Amino acid sequence: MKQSVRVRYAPSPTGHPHVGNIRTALFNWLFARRYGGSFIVRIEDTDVARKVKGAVEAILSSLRWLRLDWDEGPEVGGKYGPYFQSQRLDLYRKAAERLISQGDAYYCYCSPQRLEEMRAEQVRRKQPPGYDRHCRNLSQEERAQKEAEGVIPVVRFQTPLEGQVKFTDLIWGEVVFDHSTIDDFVLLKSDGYPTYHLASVVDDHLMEISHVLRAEEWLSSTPRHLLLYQALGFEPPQFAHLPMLLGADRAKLSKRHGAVSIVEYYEQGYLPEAMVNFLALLGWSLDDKTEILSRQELIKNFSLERVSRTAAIFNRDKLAWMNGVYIRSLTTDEFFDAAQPYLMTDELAGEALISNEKYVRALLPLVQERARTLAEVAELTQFFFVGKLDYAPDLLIGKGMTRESATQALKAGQQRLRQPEAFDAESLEAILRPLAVELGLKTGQLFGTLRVAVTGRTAAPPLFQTMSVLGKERCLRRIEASLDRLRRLSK
RNA sequence: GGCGCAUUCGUCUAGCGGUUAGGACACCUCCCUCUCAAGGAGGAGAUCACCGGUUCGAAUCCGGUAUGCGCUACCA
Repeated sequence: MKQSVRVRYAPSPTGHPHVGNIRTALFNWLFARRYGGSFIVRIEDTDVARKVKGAVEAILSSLRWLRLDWDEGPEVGGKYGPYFQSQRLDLYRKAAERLISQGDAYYCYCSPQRLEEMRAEQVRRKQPPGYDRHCRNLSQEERAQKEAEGVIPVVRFQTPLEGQVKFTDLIWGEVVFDHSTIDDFVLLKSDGYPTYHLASVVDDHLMEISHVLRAEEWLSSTPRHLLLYQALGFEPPQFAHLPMLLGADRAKLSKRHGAVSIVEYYEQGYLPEAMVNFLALLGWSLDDKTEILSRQELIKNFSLERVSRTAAIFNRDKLAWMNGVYIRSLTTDEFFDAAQPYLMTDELAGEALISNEKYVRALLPLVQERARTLAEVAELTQFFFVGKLDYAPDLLIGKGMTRESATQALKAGQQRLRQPEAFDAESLEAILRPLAVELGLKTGQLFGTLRVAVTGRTAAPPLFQTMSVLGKERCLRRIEASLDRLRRLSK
């Protein structure tokens, strides 16, 4: 590496950052951390029309959530600032002017309508679309004429007509483009804002970016950028184009694929570490078997050589599985801390959290290995919080049982549970297991009936632990209620 | 239409001239077991897009075809 590593994540604040975007940020961050370089965030707010309020904050908070800390950029500053392109307009304008005076760029007065018609005609005649260089050789008089008419021009790059541009992408290898396939693209828009092409080249140079890691969709634009570097006399950075992220239908990831905004993953209760791990594996791999990698391991092992060239489909199932792995790896305290904000959004769970945190802390471990997301914890634990259970009475009658045997089992259980002082899981098991034998029931039948009586569900955490957490009072009350239900069922 | 790139189980991927083509998710079976999870053991699933070459030998190298994706904006 010729110099120190400086990479940037340069999002455009046009909405919530989606997972593909964040994956790009992650790879940049990993690359910077791996080589002890700097990770820079630069906001590319050059499209006034598409700018969305709150987008910058959404981007930054997503980075914070995933703990992708930046060394320079919004909030933290840095000596290459400002880090908002809208505050650097002068720089781009000067660069554009320099290109014009050098003869590498020119003013174009074509109206949007003319351009549109031109394109329609090109498409109709099945010709490659592109600017027809109408204004490339305007005379002094013609220009003055347009200016007098009050037409505000754009600045276009004067692409060499012949030759080719060649470069080596760190991921794709050598790539070649003929100049003839590149039209005279716009550098400066009529509103005075630069296009991405100009702005990113100027800024990457000024900010001394060493490597540009960006999505593959930019690969075809790279020749234009190289042409600009050359015309401006800047040394270009190294390029590495990351494979795209696709939806299940193999189309470019977009809104209609659902849950593409990284914010939604936070809301659904994915752990940042799981998200980082999963995203890192989209287009990168360590070897033929390692799937679970900590942040430190990711940093230690990340390399561009192991980035793949094929687009990847975002596989939600696998993310959910991985999130479960990370949830299970949490300590009980960590799990409580992580789940708390999600429980607070649930009415009953939230109340319990406030009035009886100890109870919540006791019940949470029972669902920790059953939850795949934090958001589903409230649902999994709901029966711990409700006053009155609601379920179909016939659930109480297990396989091979009758209403009578269920009633008998419930009554006997009620009987026994009144006795003990100790209501811990072990004591409960010591009491209830023999009871099944006495009643001539399989443990599955007795426990199943009790489970429904006490939780209202057929699928729940282990019975004795659950009962122990619920407490004697609540258990007896619920069993009583279940007997009521069975009685009503008979009528 | 032009240019560029890609193509290994449904999905994420390993592989970089010699492998029974490996792993993971999802799916199925069995075990564990009070249910659900988790865990364990298995199974099914890929003629490596296709066609030709090079080679003793090709998923790996070369050419063509097909398909897909990206770019082709005063969007990034």
